[in-house]
Amino acid sequence: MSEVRVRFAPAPTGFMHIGNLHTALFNWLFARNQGGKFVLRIEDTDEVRFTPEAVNVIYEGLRWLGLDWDEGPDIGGPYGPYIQSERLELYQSKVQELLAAGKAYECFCTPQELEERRQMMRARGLPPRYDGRCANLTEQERERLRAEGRTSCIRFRVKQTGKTVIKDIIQGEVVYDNSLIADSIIQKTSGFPTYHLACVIDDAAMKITHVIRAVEHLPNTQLHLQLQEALGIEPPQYAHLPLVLGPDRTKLSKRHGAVSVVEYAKMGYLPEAMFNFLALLGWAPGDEQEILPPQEIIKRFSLQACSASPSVFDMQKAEWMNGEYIKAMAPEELARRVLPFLVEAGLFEADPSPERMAWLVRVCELMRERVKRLTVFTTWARYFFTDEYEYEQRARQKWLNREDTPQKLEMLAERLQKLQRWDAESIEEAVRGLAAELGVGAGQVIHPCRAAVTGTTIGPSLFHLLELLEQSDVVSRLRRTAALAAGGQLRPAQEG
RNA sequence: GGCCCCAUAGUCUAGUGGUUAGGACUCCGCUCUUUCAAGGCGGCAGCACGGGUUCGAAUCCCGUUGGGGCUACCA
Repeated sequence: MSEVRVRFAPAPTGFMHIGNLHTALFNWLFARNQGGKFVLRIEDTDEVRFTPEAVNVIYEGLRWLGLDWDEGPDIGGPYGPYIQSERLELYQSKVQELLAAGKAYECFCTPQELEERRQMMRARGLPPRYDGRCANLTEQERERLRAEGRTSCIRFRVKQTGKTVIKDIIQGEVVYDNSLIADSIIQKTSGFPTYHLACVIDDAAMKITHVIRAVEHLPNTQLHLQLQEALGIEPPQYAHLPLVLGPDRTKLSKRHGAVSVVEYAKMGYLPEAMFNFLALLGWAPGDEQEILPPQEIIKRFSLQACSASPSVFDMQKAEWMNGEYIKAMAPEELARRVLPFLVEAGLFEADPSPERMAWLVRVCELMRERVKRLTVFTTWARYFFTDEYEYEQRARQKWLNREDTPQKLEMLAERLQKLQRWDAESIEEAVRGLAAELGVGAGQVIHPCRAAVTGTTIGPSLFHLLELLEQSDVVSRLRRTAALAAGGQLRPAQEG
């Protein structure tokens, strides 16, 4: 049994969404499960769309998720180059073979003409297929067209009789009627191959054993199988993955608002959570476990267990899973992940001292069980890092707008200022002491205090939170808030 | 329009002829707590529809409906 070789073959469009990454992940999982090779190939045969930075977008996306490739443009390999625009001679030589064998022919129709004819066929209720106009031109006719200054592309002469059967690991047996396809362009006027040709040639040249790609390519497989036959290529095994759909249940795409992979990183998603989440889209481990380490996923993965039905990417569940990973993460590690977000927001120094880092670890330890995304540290929990925070509506409504609040805050400030020891225990004692003295429940002091010092009504244990802030800072926040409240500046904003 | 794929709650899924149809997210209660967007407990909600096959169908077959994909000198 030969070694399993799969490939991820994206077009460098400068955009990589969850669906693309999902396909890459499943290829990678299969390769790792089988102890095979995962090849990265760049399909830049669309010169019009190509952008050089786009290849980096692909690298970044794969690396972010933790998918390493065994062969690729940057690291080479035995079957390179791995960028299609650098393999033009190969494709062209194969086209020559097909031409010589009469399996392909020159087509002189212009894109405009083709479009017009398609329109006409559509108008007449006919399927808009190529009509074969140039299929049987004589050499004289071709000469005449060239003399007119016409340029040509190359079409593959498709077999229009019989049926093509695709044996797909995921989709099962799919049968297409050959009479339904028309001669397809395999080489553009520019000399570039089309996707179909390049893909078929490269998969063979790179010894790809399993083509795992999105189901949108399933109909193309009919052509690919014919191309392989004409080229004398043994077809690989096919596995067409169901599409990952957007919330509107249509194919993810840039224009309908699909989010690029890097955006998820910016939104505070952990790659390991996304890895786990994406693996569970169209594949299930079989038992009821959902949080699985990568090794476990690799071990259990199989194409046979992949579903053929499409799935909707559910952000809420992704967020939940992200939270699970954050909760399970060591505080030190969490601190390392959070740091770039804080630096970016100007809330922390880029090169913190060990003491500062240790402090950040404590913040993470306190926060991690209620954090779903890393960005909360720069939003809900920014009070740890700066005095500049907003007083939220709820905090104003419930506590800051009350008559007795300024006085309470002042009293608390005074007590806290006098504390000899600044730790959670002492703080708690002072807070509860004040409540007892005022003859109110502890909550009547705790809540206004939280509202004043953090601007919110929610968060971790107040005493442990205060402990992590500077004593003088807490005191000044209390006084500042007391003054603002007394001045009537913390009234709730008007609704609507 | 034609061809193909898909169909278990709002979402992700388990299930391969006999189950009280299981789990997860969301949502809703209750509970703990100084708060919840944290924890614990509980609940709502599903086999798209119609025909077959069978002693028996979520499961097999056909049709309908719905959704999606392809139908490019894009991939």
